[in-house]
Amino acid sequence: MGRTRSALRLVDVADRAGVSLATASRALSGRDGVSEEVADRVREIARELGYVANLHARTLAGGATSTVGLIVHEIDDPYFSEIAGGVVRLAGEQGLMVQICHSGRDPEFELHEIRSLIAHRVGVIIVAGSGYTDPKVQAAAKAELARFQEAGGRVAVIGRHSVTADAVLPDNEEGGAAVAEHLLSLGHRKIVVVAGPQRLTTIADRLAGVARALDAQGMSIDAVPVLHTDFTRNGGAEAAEKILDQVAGTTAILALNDAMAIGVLSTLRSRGVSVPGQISVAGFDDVSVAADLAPSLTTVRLPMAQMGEQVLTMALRPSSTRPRRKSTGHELIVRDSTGPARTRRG
Amino acid sequence: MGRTRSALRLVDVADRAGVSLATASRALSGRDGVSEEVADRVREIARELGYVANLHARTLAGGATSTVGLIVHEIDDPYFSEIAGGVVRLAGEQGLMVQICHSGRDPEFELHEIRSLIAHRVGVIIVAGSGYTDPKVQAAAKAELARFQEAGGRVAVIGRHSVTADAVLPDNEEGGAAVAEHLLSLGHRKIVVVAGPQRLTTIADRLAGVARALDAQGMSIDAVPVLHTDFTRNGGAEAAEKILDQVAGTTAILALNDAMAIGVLSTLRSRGVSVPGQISVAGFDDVSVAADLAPSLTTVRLPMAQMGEQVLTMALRPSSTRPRRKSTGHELIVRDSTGPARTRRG
DNA sequence: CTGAAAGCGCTTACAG
DNA sequence: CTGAAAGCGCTTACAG
Repeated sequence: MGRTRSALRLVDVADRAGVSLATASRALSGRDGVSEEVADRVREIARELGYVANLHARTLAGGATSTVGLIVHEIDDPYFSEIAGGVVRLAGEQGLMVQICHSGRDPEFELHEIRSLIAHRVGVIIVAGSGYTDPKVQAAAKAELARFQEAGGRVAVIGRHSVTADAVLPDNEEGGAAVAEHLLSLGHRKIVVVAGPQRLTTIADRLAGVARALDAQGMSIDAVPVLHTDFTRNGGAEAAEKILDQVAGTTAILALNDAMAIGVLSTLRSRGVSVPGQISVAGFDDVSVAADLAPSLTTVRLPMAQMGEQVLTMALRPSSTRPRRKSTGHELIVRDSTGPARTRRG
Repeated sequence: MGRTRSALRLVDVADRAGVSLATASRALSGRDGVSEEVADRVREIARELGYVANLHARTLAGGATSTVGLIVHEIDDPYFSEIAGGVVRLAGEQGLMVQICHSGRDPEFELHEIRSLIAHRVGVIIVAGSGYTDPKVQAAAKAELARFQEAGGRVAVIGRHSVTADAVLPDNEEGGAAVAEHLLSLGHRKIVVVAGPQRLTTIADRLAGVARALDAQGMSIDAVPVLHTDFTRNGGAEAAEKILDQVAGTTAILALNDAMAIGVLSTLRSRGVSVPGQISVAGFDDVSVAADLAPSLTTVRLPMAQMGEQVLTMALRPSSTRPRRKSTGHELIVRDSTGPARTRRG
């Protein structure tokens, strides 16, 4: 992109007001050490002229940064767009800008985006996407973020990441246990779990919760088929095809996010399987459309928009000696997509 | 936010490599005028040290800006998150960052966000939200954007806006006509239109298309109830309540976006009205979940992600004497939510 | 091919 | 309370 030709500068405003650069600067940044009268005149003139400060110059000169970097796996995934909504809304209220980048669930690319945000000298970096179970995968990113923090940058993450930073922790394990218990309590024993990539901590934690609930029933997760596909609508749709073709007797499908559950429902519908009559389906997240599906989706609610606000709020507070952690809580939302397990015969 | 303490600077790299600042700068920006050998050494050292250039300094010194501003009404609305997905993805490939802000469908706030983007010296501003039918409402924003363009900034918009700029034009009128014709061809004559705020050009254009289709049937839009509520799921749900309570004999509801259609479907379901048995429902946009609703939603497809890529592509090309305009095309997607009008008796 | 120097537009000690 | 000056970290003519 080309460069923008010189717009109005602060000197122009200062000249017009008949004051020095320094005074004009103080007046506009609301710093004291200027008489109210002069400050008002400068501000008035700045407004008249339509002056807007060059934030690059301001930041370079030592002013505070006013932009926050937000890394999501994919902004067009409702889980992330709802989180981003919370972040952007709060940022707007605080006069901050937010730079969004995709990691595309690729650690390499995520590292690249982190570097890019650092180059842009954002004051805050928020990592909203899931962490990875293998610390090695994120070692470089972790080092980069740690260095950023040492230099005074603030980092806050959503989920379990290897980097030491303030964190909003979705109730993944508890939620996984809750929804699994729900299915078990309905009498389901032939449950298939439709999961995203094994390397994500989000998946690992939700699965751990499911395992715990099964344990409590004297069942083992090892006896339950877990299909790992894309953590998306299409991943869910594919998994459901596989289940219908290969896993006889399934009475319930537990998808580890709503996107996958939507794909599952779609496949079941097109294959003529009634939900929950023949197979119950549950999801995770409670994206806003979950309530409007037919049948409406039983799921675990995570307060995404609020999580976005919380993670930014944390990042905006000065860093503490020990990183802050905040659990989101969760709520099992029982809707129409789950029902009693059908009995084998009769 | 506080400031970030000094990270590695270009001089550090230059010193380490035993070259001048100028040479180091040339080497890293890939400009020629440096021997390959020296350039390689500098790059190698920069990599080793983990150097990342300060983009504020770079931009201030006259380098090109590498960030694009994107204004959406609301990022957690699937229409916008899909557009944003296209923009962010392409930007990532091009090594650009994107700053997202909400306008919240408030022209005042939109103006504020535009000013903010300009202060950040973005090279490009993309306005993805609908324009306003009353030019006065956006006069200030228009002036601000025009000034930005005169100063060398690039502007591209989605939809009909009063500012003179490159534009991606959604096929709103044609799409409105197509979906209305579809309902008419199914025999519907008692159609109610569920629309968003009248002041948006998106609404005006879609309505104009509907009016044209009605005209062709010798019907007038004036004889068709048009309910203006929020352009959201809840707006649609409320409108549907009103229709069921107050507009007897309705056989089809045409919602002017999918979010509203989802709200309409939800209300009809909870009120026990069968779709399309008793009432047909159609939407507009084809957000990704539209195909997965039950009944799946008849709608007009707009290629949102592609629109995002196109609008950024336009913005990245040098400005032309006459603004470029590109129609999106549209496609009527007939699914299960629309069917023949029920006959009055028997 | 390489370097010394000016300049981008601000902010902030330092004097007064 | 106000101003002159240095400096933030780069890029880019201008010399050599």
